[in-house]
Amino acid sequence: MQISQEHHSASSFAPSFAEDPFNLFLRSKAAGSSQEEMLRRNILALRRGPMRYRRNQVIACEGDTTEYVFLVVSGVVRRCRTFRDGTRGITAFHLPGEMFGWTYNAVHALSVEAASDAIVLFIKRNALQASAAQNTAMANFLLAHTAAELQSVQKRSLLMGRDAKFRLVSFLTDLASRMEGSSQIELLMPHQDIADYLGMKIETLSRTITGLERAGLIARQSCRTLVVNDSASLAKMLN
Amino acid sequence: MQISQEHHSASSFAPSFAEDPFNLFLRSKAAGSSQEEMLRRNILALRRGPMRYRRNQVIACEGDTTEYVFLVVSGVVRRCRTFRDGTRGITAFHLPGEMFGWTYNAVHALSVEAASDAIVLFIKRNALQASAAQNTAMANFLLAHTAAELQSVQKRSLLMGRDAKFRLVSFLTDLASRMEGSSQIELLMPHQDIADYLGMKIETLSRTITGLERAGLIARQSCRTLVVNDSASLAKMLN
DNA sequence: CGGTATGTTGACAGTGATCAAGAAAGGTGG
DNA sequence: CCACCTTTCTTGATCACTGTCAACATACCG
Repeated sequence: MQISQEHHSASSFAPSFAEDPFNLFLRSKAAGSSQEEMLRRNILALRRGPMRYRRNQVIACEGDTTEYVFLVVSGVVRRCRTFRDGTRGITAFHLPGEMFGWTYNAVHALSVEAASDAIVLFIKRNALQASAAQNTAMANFLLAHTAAELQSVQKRSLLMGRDAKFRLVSFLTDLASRMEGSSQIELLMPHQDIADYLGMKIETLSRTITGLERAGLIARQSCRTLVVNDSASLAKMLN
Repeated sequence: MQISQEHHSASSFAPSFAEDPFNLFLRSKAAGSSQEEMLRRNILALRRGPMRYRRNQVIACEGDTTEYVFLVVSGVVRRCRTFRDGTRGITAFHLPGEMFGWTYNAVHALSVEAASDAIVLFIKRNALQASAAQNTAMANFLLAHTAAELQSVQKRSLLMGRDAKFRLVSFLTDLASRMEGSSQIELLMPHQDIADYLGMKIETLSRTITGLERAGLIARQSCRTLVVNDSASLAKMLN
């Protein structure tokens, strides 16, 4: 893991700070009890950072010791693995307010990288673990969090067996729901990242988007901004 | 969920009972501390069953309330979901000694079915949850268990992006390691289940096996028993 | 000993990958 | 602000892998 404070000119970078990391994390995951809020404060008390990263910078490398758990403040973070043949797989994108990287393994199985310019908080894993060992509420908080992540990965592993159109629609609706968006979907990461996440090539991704557009389900406002025209039909495709 | 004690003639069914569920669960997951053993005993104290199921019987249905967590005593259990178009996806196979189904959701997202004749124990979810709320050790035990499952599903979701040969080899080596087998791999479930798990058609599965056989990497002893001839080459294919 | 369920193989079709070219977007320096 | 360059995205033509349809083989069961 490399923690190196870097300075950027960062014109499009500054707005990120408008959001207070505390509030972001406290707010995330739908309100919750006051006890849960206390736990989130406990977790944030253990933080290091925030650290800034530019797109494509490595936050933690596959094989690094698992010293920290991560909390996204702004931007998008990807978890990925590159195979010998050069193929890359992305298992997840993490948005602001999301915590990830909890494990009992000594080393990371996946790299953690900035998919866009991003700001990330670090939380000492063994501090969390020590807290969980003493504090039942903290252990249960982590348990609930891990169970939720497990469920979303299970859902994803089912998706990966299906065709390109299905996978794309699923990705778009998921992204839209996580970003509380209107009918407008901002793709915050390059097509290459989305393609690697969905297990297809960027050409196929592009063509599949074009297909949905021709079918009148979505429209391209720009290549990074899509507009949903027929959310009912999209939803119906998913099951 | 249907818990109906059924009677079978069960000639090939009897041997399952040779294994004591207590010992199976206690033994599983690599020894562990004496405290961990105590936790496992606590969990087993909450059990219902054992229940017997014949191949393809439904143990819990997608949409059922999540009253129970499951523990496989003998046989193989699959977790799956069938889509509107008739396609079926299998997210996991569970072998004897494995516990699964922990969640905070009110209903199961996946069906649980017997992939072979199987014996399963049931554990009241809210009893476990109550125990975890009071007992830090129990909460941490469940946390560790869930984190391990998360990791294996993440690994799987990376696999699904790759080609049929890669997925098959990965499945075979994984199965071999989980069954502490020699070079002989027993496929305990029908090809259809394996194909659905790997996101391919049974014809493709069959052809891919034949491909590995022609390459001299494995041999077919019977259609349910494979022998690994060149484990080094197989391992090398995986990365 | 038939009958059903399961597994194997072949021929062909379709989806998505590959190779290649061009278009659009973003960043930099003049 | 524009020209230029690089990166990212789109589209077309072709190819490979996997799916589909069909026939046959094998195992399992009563």
